[in-house]
Amino acid sequence: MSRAAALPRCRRGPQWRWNSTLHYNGWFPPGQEIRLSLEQDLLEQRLKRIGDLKALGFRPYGARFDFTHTIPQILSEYGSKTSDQLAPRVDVRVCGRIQTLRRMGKAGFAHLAQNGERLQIYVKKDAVSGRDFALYELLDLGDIIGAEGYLFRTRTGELTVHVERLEHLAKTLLSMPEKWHGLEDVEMRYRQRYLDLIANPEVRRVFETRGRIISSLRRQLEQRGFLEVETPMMQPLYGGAAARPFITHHNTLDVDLYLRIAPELYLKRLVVGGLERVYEINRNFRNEGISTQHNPEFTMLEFYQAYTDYRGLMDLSEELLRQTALDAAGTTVAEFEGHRIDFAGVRRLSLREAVIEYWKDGPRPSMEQLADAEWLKWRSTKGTPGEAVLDLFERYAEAELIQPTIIYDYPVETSPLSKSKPDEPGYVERFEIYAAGMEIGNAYTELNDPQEQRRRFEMQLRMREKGDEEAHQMDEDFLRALCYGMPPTSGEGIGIDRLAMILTGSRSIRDVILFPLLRPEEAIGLAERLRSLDAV
RNA sequence: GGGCCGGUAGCUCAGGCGGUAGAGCAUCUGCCUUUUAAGCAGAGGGUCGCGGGUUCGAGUCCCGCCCGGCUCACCA
Repeated sequence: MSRAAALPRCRRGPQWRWNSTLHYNGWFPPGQEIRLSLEQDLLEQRLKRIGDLKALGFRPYGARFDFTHTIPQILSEYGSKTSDQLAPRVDVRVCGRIQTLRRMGKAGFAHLAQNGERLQIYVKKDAVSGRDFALYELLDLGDIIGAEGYLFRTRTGELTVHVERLEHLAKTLLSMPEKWHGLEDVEMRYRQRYLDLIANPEVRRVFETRGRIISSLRRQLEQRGFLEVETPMMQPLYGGAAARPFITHHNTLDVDLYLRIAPELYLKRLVVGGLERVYEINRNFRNEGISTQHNPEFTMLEFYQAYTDYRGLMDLSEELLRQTALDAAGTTVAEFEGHRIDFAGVRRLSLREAVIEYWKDGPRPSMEQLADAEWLKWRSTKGTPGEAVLDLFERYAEAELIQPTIIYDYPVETSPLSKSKPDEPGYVERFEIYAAGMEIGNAYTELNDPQEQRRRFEMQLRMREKGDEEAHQMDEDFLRALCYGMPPTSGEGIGIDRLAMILTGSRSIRDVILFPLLRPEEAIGLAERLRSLDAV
């Protein structure tokens, strides 16, 4: 059993029947005592408590609650006020989830959590009605309640609500993670992210930062006149990247479709149609391995700007990254795996310069050697000189690119959609952005000559025939669009998940994706147990 | 897919060379009207991931499998 199953699995078979009492039906030796699991006991207790709440006239799953402040608002408004400054009394109505509970007989304290912050409340028997005090005595860690009262400071100085009325808003039936260590089990954190969010405040911060990254990019692109669009996720032909796709099926049309590996070819069709600055922030799906840097579905920003080239996008990228870091993290410097990664500026060097600079295998090669097919053959198993140079880059340089770096000018063989350099047909006007040793962006001057695009597709088809499963397919509809004329254009993709990793200091991509793909969990058996307790 | 590490109470974790499973938090009972990892006294709670094997005896040793993490390969 995986540790993620928060509940012990239901025991199946005729000898067991979950109920308020355990029924013995002849499968166990007579007289043998069989104990209920704790979770079962707990469920039963909590469901009984719901009955008690109802008897007091409370709704166990509550109703609308009109609060005067959120907890963060109270903390920012009154967090630094002294006792004297809280007089005359400040009345508040607040709500949140109970995160700590300290009962002391006829009084007690609790912390309510809301929006990632917590506020203490104090419930004293003399200060509330008998009904509300009875409710207080029925509260469990994790319940969601509303409280009305006035602010004061306790003897130890903590800002606290002196409660005069309580409201019950939602009951928790299962026990909360441990209060001191939080939820540590990685698998459970991913599968039951809501528990992770409840128990580990820093997780909320990560996803708040991720949200700010995306809104910052949207705002910056919109300020520059880019239009946000959405293009198909289900595509009859997949393209725009080198990757294996997921396949799905549409019943009525009776066609197989691919989940997109990139939106590129559709966005360029839009540029043909006159949407000169477009962008899309959305999911791509690649049927490849899973690692700390790869999730099968991941979020990309992809944008296209007509009438510029890859040099123009280098400048734009540098500005976008700097401002995104500032908006998301408040500083251009990110702490990642012991490195201080500074997005204030982006270094630029060509792919071949990077191979030379980071060469680790004897004397550094020369530019001439990197252009020499014979020389390359001895140093890489790849089939073409261009692929060999890229191979050398990935082996020697990629992991060394810790500070944000633009690597430019790529071999044509590995870039079927990019425009060639006018003076060097074996290379294309393409760059990738690296940081923390990861590729976080990829951009190029778009190939807009349909004849050349046709030849590139045919080159890819030949690679595919040689067994390269990821080589690009022929896309005639896209070729047709280019035949109507696409302005000189440059486009770029930025991996949002990886950028979020760097800006939040997360070592695994799963820590910046709320629900990363995991193998499905086995049956939990909760419905059956709830059913067995339904009459309680 | 390969290598390494892990899975023990609801949660966080101990369990030396194989000898009938422990702690803290949480839960339950009692006490406690400014506590804060509240406290005090007591109680309950375990198919030790699953299945085989070795053994008089397995949480512990061996084999297979499941789930997860890291890493390599692939990929962005």
